[in-house]
Amino acid sequence: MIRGKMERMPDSAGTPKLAAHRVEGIANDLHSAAIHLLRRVRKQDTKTGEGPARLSALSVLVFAGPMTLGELATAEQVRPPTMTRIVAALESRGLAEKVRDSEDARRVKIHATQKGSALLKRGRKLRVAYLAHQLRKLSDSELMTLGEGISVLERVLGNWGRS
Amino acid sequence: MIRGKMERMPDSAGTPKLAAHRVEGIANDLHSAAIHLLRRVRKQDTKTGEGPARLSALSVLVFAGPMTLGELATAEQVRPPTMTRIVAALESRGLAEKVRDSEDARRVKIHATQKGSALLKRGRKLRVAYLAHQLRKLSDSELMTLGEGISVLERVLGNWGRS
DNA sequence: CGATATTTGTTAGCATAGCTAACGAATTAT
DNA sequence: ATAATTCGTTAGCTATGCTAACAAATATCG
Repeated sequence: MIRGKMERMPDSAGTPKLAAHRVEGIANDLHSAAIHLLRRVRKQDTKTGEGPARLSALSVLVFAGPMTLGELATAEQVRPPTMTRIVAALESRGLAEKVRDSEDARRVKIHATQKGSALLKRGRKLRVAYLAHQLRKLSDSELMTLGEGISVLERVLGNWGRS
Repeated sequence: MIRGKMERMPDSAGTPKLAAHRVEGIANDLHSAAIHLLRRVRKQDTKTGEGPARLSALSVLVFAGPMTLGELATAEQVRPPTMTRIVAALESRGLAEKVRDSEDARRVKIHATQKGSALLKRGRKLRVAYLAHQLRKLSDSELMTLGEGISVLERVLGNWGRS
């Protein structure tokens, strides 16, 4: 959806602000685009032989490093019993390992194994390569525009929930 | 991730093209941002009382109009037996209806009911409002940049798989 | 026309992934 | 020391994905 010129509403301090309905429109388009994008790249995951929950948990372990089961559950927005089962499945496949914490015997630290890390990176590469293939149809200037938009989005994600 | 100036590699026809590794980098960042964005807005869905597969199928019915079970399964990238069950659940809750096709008695056309349409739109509003709330922290120029990036992304999605 | 093939959706049965409730073990607080 | 809290697991439910096998309707072909 291509939008027209900026529409501004001055506030009491004189700082121009885009009209609220435009922000909602951008939010709606962004939401819709993200859904359709992921729906498409996700299909590549079947080639890894692992389900989405396992791949997602593994990616946290690989990119953020070892952590306890509870931390991993929080990171994945999942309840502890769910993560217990996901970790058990990863362990049975040799993709992750549980290590007891010597400080606190209740805690269990989860590590990705070499095999797990390799599998995750292979899967990630499939998704990204597929997406990159589609992006190569864009002109240089379109790619620059897209890249700048992503930079803004990364700032939004970094400040999510603050203030 | 903020990228520097354009990096170009002339091809044999003289058309400048961004280096391949930059395209991969943009694809990677876009992929990652989309994952984190949806993971966050998704939490709003619990307020609707329906699961993700039902909400997703319902959104196709609401925004694309009535269609057969097979078409809906294809749109949702799901096998027919899975969609049979999702539609049965939507029907039992009064969110969708099955109508037999008078032309071809094998076909079953699925319609969203008023109640289904209302529920879907309520849920969608929750997601988008939550996202819009985060976007309001951006400056006008950042919002413009983001909007332009989304327009490019929508073009990519529109041409997906072509050529 | 009638036998066969294809298409459409369902049923059955399995695996994965989410939840809450209830619990056991370890640690911390009183 | 006892009580409260924390961390993870077990049990058991629901939801969502799949393949295989099937029934019914339609299409095709001899």
